[in-house]
Amino acid sequence: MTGRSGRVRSETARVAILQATARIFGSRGYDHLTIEGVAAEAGVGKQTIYRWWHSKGELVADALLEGLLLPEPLLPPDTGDLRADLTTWLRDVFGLLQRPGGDDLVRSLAAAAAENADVGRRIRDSLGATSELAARLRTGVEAGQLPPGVAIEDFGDVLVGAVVLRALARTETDEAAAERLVSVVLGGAPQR
Amino acid sequence: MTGRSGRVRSETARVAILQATARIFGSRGYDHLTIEGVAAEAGVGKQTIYRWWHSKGELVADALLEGLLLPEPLLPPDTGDLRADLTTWLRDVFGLLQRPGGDDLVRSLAAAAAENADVGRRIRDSLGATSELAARLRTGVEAGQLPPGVAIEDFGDVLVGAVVLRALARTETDEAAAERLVSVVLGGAPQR
Amino acid sequence: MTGRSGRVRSETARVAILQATARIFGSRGYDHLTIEGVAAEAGVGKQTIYRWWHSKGELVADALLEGLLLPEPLLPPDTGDLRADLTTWLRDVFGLLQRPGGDDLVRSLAAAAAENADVGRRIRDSLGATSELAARLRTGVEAGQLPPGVAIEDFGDVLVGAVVLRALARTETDEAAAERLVSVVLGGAPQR
Amino acid sequence: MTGRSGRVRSETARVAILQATARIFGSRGYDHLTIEGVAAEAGVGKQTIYRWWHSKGELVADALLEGLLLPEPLLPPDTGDLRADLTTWLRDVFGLLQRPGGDDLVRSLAAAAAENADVGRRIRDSLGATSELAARLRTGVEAGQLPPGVAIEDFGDVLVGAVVLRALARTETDEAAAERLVSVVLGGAPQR
DNA sequence: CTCTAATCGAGACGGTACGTCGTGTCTTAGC
DNA sequence: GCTAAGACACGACGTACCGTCTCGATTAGAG
Repeated sequence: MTGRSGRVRSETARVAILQATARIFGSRGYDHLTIEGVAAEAGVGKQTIYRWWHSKGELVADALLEGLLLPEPLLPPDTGDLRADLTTWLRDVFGLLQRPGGDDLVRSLAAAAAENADVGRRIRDSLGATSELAARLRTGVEAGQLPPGVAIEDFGDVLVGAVVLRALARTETDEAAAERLVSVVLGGAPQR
Repeated sequence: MTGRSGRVRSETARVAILQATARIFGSRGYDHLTIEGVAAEAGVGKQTIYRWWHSKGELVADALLEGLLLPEPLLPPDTGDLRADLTTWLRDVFGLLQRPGGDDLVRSLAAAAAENADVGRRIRDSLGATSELAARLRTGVEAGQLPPGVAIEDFGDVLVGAVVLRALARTETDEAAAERLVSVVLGGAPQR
Repeated sequence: MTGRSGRVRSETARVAILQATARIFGSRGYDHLTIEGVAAEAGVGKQTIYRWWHSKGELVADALLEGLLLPEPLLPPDTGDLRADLTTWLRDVFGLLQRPGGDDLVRSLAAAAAENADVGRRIRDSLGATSELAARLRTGVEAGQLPPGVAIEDFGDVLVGAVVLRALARTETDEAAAERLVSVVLGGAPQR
Repeated sequence: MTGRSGRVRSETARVAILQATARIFGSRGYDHLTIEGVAAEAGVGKQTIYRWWHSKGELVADALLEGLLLPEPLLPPDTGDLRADLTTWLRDVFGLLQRPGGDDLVRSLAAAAAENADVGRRIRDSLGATSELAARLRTGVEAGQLPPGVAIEDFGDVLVGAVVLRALARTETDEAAAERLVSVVLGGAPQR
């Protein structure tokens, strides 16, 4: 079959590159992330990066896929009260954004997604049907808190989209905002 | 009194710069937009740009403000049936995205917003309380199609955020998706 | 006793490498000659080159030694008239230089010699005491056309040096120049 | 006439670049001379070099033209004895070659000349009809020590060519060699 | 007839330098 | 005082080669 030969790809280098990417992405943001910087930080030749990734977008997408960019996903609680649980989740998300660099992270991801289709798709994947949020929504449907035909993916999109938009637009993200957003999707007026 | 004197700012140059910005932004996207490119395209010295704008973000923000970047805003119809009207509006928006370069435009705006706070805020402004969508929602409240306490701004955010997220994630945007999204915010199952 | 064993050096590879070297040297010159290029052209791994040669200078020196770089050496005639014979020889040499790539070849050799001592020495060897020119000069001494104590090697150096210098300086090399050069070393004025 | 405008070329930068070139050329030789190195040494952007010179060859040619590369030209004495004077001159030249880096300098110039036509021509110019050597030869013709029709330029070429060839070939350059070379061009046997 | 060790092709690796592009600042001359 | 033009120091780009280092796969003696 194929005449495979030659030295094998170095796992050490691969990992060093992705970690360096994550480190720089986290500290300086997507648009101060440079291939040269990653190479230097990882102690690697530039060509070793270009051999395996075609752009810094792909690099970020891969780091994202390895879970090096995002903090642990937030678990929405399941108290039986869907409205309360979603509000709690959203409040936690907003809490992340308010931590120093939290909104920068989201904006950097948006910039990366804008430039690179892979990043976009992978962000979506990690938020989509397989996410913690979607799981909670599904139990909501089973418990009759949501109508049976509801589109769970779109439900999630709507919440996450609102979060992203607020990060891009630098809208304030306080607790009341969390409640208002939940009210928009669950109907009714905000509690407070 | 004050030593006011000297040549006055050239309106010709200002307009040429913003139009060049819009032209390049539209055809090559935000990250191929360069100050040098704009200067050349506008037949202007670079310094003339730097004197009045501090970054390409501001440039884009200004072009946006002048309405040079976006097509005419979409008017949601007012047939009395809010669900149908919102679905129509969303379908029209998706139509824009499906035109060649339509989703690139949204992604470019996201990239610009990620990099520059002004762009973010201005995008939000043009979509916010003063937008056509907000107006239609307000008539919905008056007509009793929406509960009186609903947060109109957040309602809009949620829809627009979903659109932006779909553009970033390259999610398909067909008619059924429009209906599903409307159902998420208005409750109930999609019609079809 | 000694652990002699293992695969023996491949003559095929050796020859392919030297021929590839000669081919590239001839067509692209010394400074576009790269080890990677030679390896590719010869269908050989780079390591196989580095195992047997330490630099591209040595490579060229070896190709030179195998006679792969230079055309057949020019024979000075022996008509009994030394001045005429030397002029003929020099005219032939100039003829080589005027062929397309002829002066490039000499300049490439100079560049190689400048960088690598071996090349320099080998060029000298092939032009020195063992050369055709030296042989003709020796018969000139025997025939009394040159004084008995004359330094034959230096005599050759002087002529070859003038040729190299003209190639480096891009001086024109016409027939009259050949006669003038011969006059310089043999004394008297040029014939024409 | 032409609409000249824009900032004027910086003489400071020009001089710094040529001096850095000379410094590096002298200490590390032509093939360790890099544009990046010159830029760094001169405290200048690379583009400033590329704007005015097309290759490192041109750079060296210019530095040569400014007299930054070569030591003061050697004056042949004029004692009335042409043979003695030429021998003295050649001995001095060989003395330069024997100083540390002296032959490297000549070889570097040869390499530069091989790569760049300008360098070649300028070396020739500075050694040619206008040189000190040519002047001494001319007085030799006037004094009847050389035949009237002798080609002075070629006479010089022959001597200089021999020197260059010896540098390239790493031939030893002792005093006896100087005498032998002079004998070749002046006829007769070396004195000693 | 196996074992062993040097060679082969291939090709990834950490580097250096290339020549280009864009940044933001500065210096001209012209209006 | 603003403008078009354009040079400047700087930083990053993506590419080409360098010389070194694995990798299987051959391929000869030595046992």
